[in-house]
Amino acid sequence: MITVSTSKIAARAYHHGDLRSALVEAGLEALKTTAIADMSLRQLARDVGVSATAVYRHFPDKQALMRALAAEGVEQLGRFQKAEADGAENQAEAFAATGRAYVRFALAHPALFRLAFSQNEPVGETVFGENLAAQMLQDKASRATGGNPTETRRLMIQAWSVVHGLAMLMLDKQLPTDDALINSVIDPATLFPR
Amino acid sequence: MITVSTSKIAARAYHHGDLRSALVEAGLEALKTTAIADMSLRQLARDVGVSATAVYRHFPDKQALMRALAAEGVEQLGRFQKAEADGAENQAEAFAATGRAYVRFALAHPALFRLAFSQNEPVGETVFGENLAAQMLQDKASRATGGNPTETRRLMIQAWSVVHGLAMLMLDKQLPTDDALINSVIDPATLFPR
DNA sequence: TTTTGATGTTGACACTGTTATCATGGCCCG
DNA sequence: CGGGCCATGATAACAGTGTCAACATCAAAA
Repeated sequence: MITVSTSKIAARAYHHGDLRSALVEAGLEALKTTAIADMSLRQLARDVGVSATAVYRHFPDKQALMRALAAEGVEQLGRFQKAEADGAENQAEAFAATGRAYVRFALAHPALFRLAFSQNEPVGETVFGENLAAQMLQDKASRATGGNPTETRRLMIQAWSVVHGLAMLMLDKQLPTDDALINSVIDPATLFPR
Repeated sequence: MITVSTSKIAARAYHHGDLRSALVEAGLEALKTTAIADMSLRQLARDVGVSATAVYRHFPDKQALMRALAAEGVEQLGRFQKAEADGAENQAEAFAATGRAYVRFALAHPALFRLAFSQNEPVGETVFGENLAAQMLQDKASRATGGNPTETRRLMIQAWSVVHGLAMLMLDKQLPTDDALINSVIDPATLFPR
């Protein structure tokens, strides 16, 4: 009989080793095919091969588990945005890339994206991540408004709103999920003329 | 004993008269204080004073009832937008008023607003209702782009996205529900300069 | 008056989240 | 090395949900 070596990181014993991570992983997997409202704690436990109530040793309730998944979604979104922005030529193009990445991520991971914003936890920092977009916008706003910080804030919120609204309307089938449409709507030249 | 006269419109007999309307009414009332995920078919039936399964004589399933409520929400949103736009001076101000009404309605009726867009039924016609905003935008777009219909479409989608995104981000507590913020973001002078 | 069809009720089923209670077994301490 | 502690698991149960099948009622058509 093989006794799995317990290096404290990733092991599979009777006590399952690391159930918490397993649940999060299974949750992310489930979110690929399951709507946020149809997510079942018991089903997740079954997927992992564990009793339903075992979940409560790692999360006080279902909402806490969902919050953990949401946090994971926020991180993934941020990473994807950064990666997309890195392959851009100038700063303006990098900003647009960040916005397009936002929408594309939403379309690629609908339930996860929705969940990320359903937990009432501010995620703005991740969205504007690493003051990448922030600096870019501040640049544009400064040139346009003479460095007015209030105007800068307004421009950032407008940009976030456009991108978030577009993503949501596409997810809710109010707009066709057309890649060309994304590119045309998220275009710094037309979005922030001047 | 009083026998309620059955004028075929609005009556209260043993068979309740008009259960369907009563359910919709109760549903709208419930949505004022209940999150969309916590809406219970059985509870609604209880509120109306009827058995749970009686609902199935008027709606094939819960989703159908929710869709009816969503339709009601879309109508209310449209009426509110129209009313707000009617009290505007010029056409540009009317368009901005429509957008502000959109966000304010969302903040005033969070669950109903969310529900309206959760049923995957296109509501764009209502949003742009009576080609009021459409004509206004077409006007602005025509002057800016030389009457290019593609550009007109893009501008409309951008406007809808800003407004929808702002509403959603506020509902999800990603942005403060600040009335001044609404007014500053939804400002034709800054949103569509030129 | 009889019959019929729309509308409502009862009972049941499978499923959910959650709690109280009990079982297991790896690690720390004497 | 042995024993106990306690983090982590399992079982049983409860209230609540959406939904279906079968039965009841009542107004209007035949």
